[in-house]
Amino acid sequence: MRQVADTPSIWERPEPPERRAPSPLSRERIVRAAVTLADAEGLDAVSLRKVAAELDAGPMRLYRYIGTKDELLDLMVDAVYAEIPPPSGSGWREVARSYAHGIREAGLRHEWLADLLDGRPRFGPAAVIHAEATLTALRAAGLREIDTIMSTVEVVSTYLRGALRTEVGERRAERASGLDEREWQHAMAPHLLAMFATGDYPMMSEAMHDAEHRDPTERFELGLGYLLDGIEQSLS
Amino acid sequence: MRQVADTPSIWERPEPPERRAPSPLSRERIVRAAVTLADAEGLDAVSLRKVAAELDAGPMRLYRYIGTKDELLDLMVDAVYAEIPPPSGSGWREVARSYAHGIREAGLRHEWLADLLDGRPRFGPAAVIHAEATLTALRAAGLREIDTIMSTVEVVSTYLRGALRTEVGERRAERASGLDEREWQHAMAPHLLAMFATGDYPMMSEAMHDAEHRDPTERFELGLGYLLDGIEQSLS
DNA sequence: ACTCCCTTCGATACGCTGTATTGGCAATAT
DNA sequence: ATATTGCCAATACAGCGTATCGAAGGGAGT
Repeated sequence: MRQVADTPSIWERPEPPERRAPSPLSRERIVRAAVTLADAEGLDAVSLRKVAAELDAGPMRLYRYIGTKDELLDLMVDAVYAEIPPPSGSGWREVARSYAHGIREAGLRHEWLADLLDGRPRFGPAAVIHAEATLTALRAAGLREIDTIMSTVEVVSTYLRGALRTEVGERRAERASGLDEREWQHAMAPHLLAMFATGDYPMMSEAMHDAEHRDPTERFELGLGYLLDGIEQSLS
Repeated sequence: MRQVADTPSIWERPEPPERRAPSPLSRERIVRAAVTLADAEGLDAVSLRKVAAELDAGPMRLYRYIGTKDELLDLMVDAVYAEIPPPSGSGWREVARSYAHGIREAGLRHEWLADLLDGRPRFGPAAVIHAEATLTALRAAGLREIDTIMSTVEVVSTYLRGALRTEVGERRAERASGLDEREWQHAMAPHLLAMFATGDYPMMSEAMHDAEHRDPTERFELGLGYLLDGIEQSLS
């Protein structure tokens, strides 16, 4: 009955003790440095070399604390989960909103998060604590059955992650071009106008000219509201 | 009234003509090779060197057809849009479902798509055609106002992209470990059981043991249903 | 107290990436 | 026939993750 994985995951492997005390390195310090770097310069800037340099160490030194770069990324995600307050609220809708907002805000604080949240749940310690708190709050707020609770979380989290990627993607594009969305549409104008001039795309034209321009938060809230309405309807 | 961007985007730049005929390279052939490679070995395997090698060319030769690797990725996305059938259906719900399914299936056929769909709409020719068809079909199916139509598309697409990432992420993890989800949970067992043994995570335990196991398509459908119900409710 | 060993660190190195640069060649224009 | 243009391949550079390895150092055994 072999259950132990061939290589134990980062969550199981204990942090190696410090022997001498020349420079007090630790997993936590490494992760903090990586997060800071990612916040400041983007995920692409997080290289083992740069993280190590930030800590006055050679790149290879990090390999005593992390097994691989991917593990470092996992640890970064868990570090963000540790920042997110447990969802709260009196009704289940409030709790679900609180859950969504907590993660969304973390994702806007750390724009690289959306790139690392690929769906499969992370079982880092902070993520587990956050998940437990979420489920508990939902039950306490009135959702009885575990299936209902799980469906709600899954669906909200799915929408959430999509929205986060949209939003972060827009921010990045804006920053890259120094233009906000309206300006960016104008920059695209030569190409788009040419298409629209053909008259082949009347709906796109109408959308671009007449559609209401909602800010990201409004859009997020709107979709989340639809989702919760749909779930509520399924409860009765 | 300067509207022309400093560097014209790939959509505007004409494909260079072939002069001599030593090896008939073209933007389309390059993109096809890249897509094939990405399908077979993942997006990380798409390097200009490998794509070029596939076409019996040196890496730098590609730069006559694409300005940068990112442009190649944009072209790949547009190539996928070209595969997606225009949404159809008699009611707007059907059309919305058709829209979602079309993109979802493309995303499952080309698992790298989810990584490139970051939110900001791509204005490649195929993407524009697909978008126009989507909006048109929704109006024809009964949604009158452009704002309603746009909100519906935005919200569904947001959910869709989140779901696609989840699903693709799971597939990748399974393939990487050779385990399906249930087995994977068992592989995680040492770590998870240790956590659960503390009794600190009763909800997580319950979820893992008692919650219904839905397959990805069911889950997708469930969430999409909630969303459409919520939208429908807002129409009245 | 001395020696041995085992751990850990830094340096080096490999194979890979995207792409800037450069030099030569071949086809076209005069 | 000559001048010019434009393209392609080769080379080069800076960066990446990480495998390997020699040296150094502290802890343990005698």
